[in-house]
Amino acid sequence: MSITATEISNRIIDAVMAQKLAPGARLGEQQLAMLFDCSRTIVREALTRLAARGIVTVSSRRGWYVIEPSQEEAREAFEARRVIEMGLIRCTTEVNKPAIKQLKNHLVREKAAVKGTDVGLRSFLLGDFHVCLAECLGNSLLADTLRDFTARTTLIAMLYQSSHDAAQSCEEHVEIVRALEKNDLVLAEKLMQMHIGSVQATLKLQASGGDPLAELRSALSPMLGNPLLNSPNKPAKPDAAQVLRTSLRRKPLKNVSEPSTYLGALL
Amino acid sequence: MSITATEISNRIIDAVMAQKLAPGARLGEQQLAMLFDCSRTIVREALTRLAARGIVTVSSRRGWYVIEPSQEEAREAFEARRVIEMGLIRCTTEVNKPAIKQLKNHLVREKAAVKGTDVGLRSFLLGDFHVCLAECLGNSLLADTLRDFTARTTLIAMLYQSSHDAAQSCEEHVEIVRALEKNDLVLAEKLMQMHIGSVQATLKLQASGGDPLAELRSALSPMLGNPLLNSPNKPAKPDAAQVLRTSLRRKPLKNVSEPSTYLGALL
DNA sequence: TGCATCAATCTTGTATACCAGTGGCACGCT
DNA sequence: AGCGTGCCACTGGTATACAAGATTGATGCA
Repeated sequence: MSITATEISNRIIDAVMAQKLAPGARLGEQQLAMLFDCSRTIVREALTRLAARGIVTVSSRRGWYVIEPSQEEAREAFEARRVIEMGLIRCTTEVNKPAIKQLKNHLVREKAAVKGTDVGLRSFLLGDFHVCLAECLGNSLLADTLRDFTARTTLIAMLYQSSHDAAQSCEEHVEIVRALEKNDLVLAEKLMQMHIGSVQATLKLQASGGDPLAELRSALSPMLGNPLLNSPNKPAKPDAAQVLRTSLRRKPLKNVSEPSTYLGALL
Repeated sequence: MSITATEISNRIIDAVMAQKLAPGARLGEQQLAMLFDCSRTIVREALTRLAARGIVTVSSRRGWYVIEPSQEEAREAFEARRVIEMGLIRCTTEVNKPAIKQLKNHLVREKAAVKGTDVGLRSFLLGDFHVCLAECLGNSLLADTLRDFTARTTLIAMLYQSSHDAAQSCEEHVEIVRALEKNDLVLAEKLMQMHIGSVQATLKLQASGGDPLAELRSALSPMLGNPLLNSPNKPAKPDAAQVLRTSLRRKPLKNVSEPSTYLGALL
């Protein structure tokens, strides 16, 4: 039995949630086909599906890329998550025992990941908590939607260099589950709002006041040297995500025997 | 310029929202390819995208079909809409003038359609109101999501023979917009909840009490004759949607010159 | 008559061949 | 050296050929 398009798209989504695929990462049909040892047809189907879910885009005859959400799209994504997750809690009357158990089970894994060294797993679980919550509240349709939106906000966090701390996030999850267990839904909703808000708040968004070059200007300002021209919120040095992104974006060298190396994130 | 996969999927979504494609309707690749005068590749891409959006499913080597949501899926879809639409209103602080104007503009078209004879257009506009609302409240991401969910509930309404009245629905929309215009968001949210609830309430769901044959039993009970075996909520006669569905499901005759006739709903 | 088996046909699944746009690189001109 | 131009390699876009499962209807046997 060969690999299916579903598996490929799941892998890609998971890689995004694990921050192993950064915004703008290139997903060449041929490369993926070689990586998964199948024809371009299958890869294409997977990518098409992901495009419909808003995770990747295709630039005509140039390639498939992981989305790079604009500031406006970032706002909408966070608002969407807030609407859904808060609304879901609000529309809940009570959380049954098995659901609480499953959530707690998830938290155990989360805590372990936060202590551990696998940054990818940590990021994945922190995002998956929200999907898990929707499932536990009995709506798999919203859970699926939330998976896409969470992947989206993960990308946004990478793109806008969120500095939100994993341990803090995990702790907030714990408190939300605690509130749900006590059936204090009002508190749970409030905590969820604060949780999503605190992630959103750490984004380094620049208010481009009518200057269409603002983004470019700050991005291209010199890293060292003349402090007069420096943007006040430039990173002192490229962080891990930045390094990852550039490495993923690098154009493959010609005549290499293993071009799939560049997609190692998917394995 | 030939037709694109996007166009085809939009046509199909629109046809669903216009109740021109019933749940279970067959969407043969070959038929669609002939209808739109393109290759199966394009059709396949469109259907793949729609499958990712949860509007159609593919049964391996049998064909593509418009989804037939289960009762559980119906519940989830309505809950999802309630969560999103109410949450969206709740997260709104004020509705700006152009938005109100656009909503009112929509209502004008809705009223005209309710008075008119084009049942398809009427159904489409009644559903599109909710998409329009999300757009006007400034979240196109949720608007897109809502489009899929609304198409879903339209299918559910067809499948479970909703008897909700178009005129009443339209009137409820008017009141919601009125509340938004007065900036009475609490009222608007309440009205929205009642509106979605009233549509959901008219569904003819049968509580299958552990009997897996319940659905078949009631569906296959004799239409006329022995009243002892009749289901109490069977329709006196097949309604329009029912007729449409069976006609769409009918297997194409062999050697007909125009098989695309069966997909006339898309034109 | 009833049932099992088989063949024809229809439909999707997959791979591949070929087409066409894009971008980069090198060459040659000024 | 700087700049413009044209060629070439690479990438996705599309159509098509062929494979293989599913269904249906026919056929022959008990």
